[in-house]
Amino acid sequence: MEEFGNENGLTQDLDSETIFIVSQTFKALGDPTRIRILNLLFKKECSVNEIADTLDIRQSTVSHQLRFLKNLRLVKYRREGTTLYYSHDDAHVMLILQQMIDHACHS
Amino acid sequence: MEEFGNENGLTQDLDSETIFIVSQTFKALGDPTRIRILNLLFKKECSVNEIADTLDIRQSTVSHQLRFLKNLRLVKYRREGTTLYYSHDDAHVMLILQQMIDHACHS
DNA sequence: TGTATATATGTTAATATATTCATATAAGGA
DNA sequence: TCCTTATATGAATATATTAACATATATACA
Repeated sequence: MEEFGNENGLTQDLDSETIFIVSQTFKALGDPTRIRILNLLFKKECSVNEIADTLDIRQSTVSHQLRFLKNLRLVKYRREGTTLYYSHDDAHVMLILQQMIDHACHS
Repeated sequence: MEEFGNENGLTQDLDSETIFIVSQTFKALGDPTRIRILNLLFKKECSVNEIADTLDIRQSTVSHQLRFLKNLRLVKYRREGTTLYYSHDDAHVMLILQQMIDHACHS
């Protein structure tokens, strides 16, 4: 045991609330569109239309997905006039995303 | 930049194949049943029926989900008579799972 | 107040997913 | 070979998800 260390992690039984949060968060990362959005927001803060234009996704789709990510506190925004600038809001999850990307690139 | 380092990770544009692999892998982790199975397999190698009994999930459901995880090379098995013993097969993904569990426990 | 722009929301349709039941396969032993 | 046990598979159903369209809301400004 302890192959990966233990900080109340896999070596312990999981309560249903933890399982729910973990699966919800992974589900958020389990969609190509959301990965592209988060990858963009990793590089820089963006308005909704910037995201839509850059990634060639419809504005309403971007807005729906941003709401999804916002509910999980993975992104946040600030307002400037009528424009909302979104940025990532969970460094740990972004680190996990990067690890998985590295993992995919190396295998 | 470089807040999280860079090993061809988030600071670079992603090709569609990488996005696909990453999203597929996260999708595998984005389901409560699969998280419970992987969490169990982290602790020890298990037969299909052991998994089903321990987690109170039907045998066919476990088998379907194991096939899913097997296709992504997240689990493997060895045969002993009629019994198949499954175990995890991707230490890096297991590490990522544990990180997310820790993250959920601490927030 | 009216108009333009940026974003959010409601609804719908297509597709994907998860689980269940029933059954098939595969291995071992009598 | 027949029977038992362990696992896999196919089909069906219920549910979830995604993206699109149309429209609503909100802010700024003339």
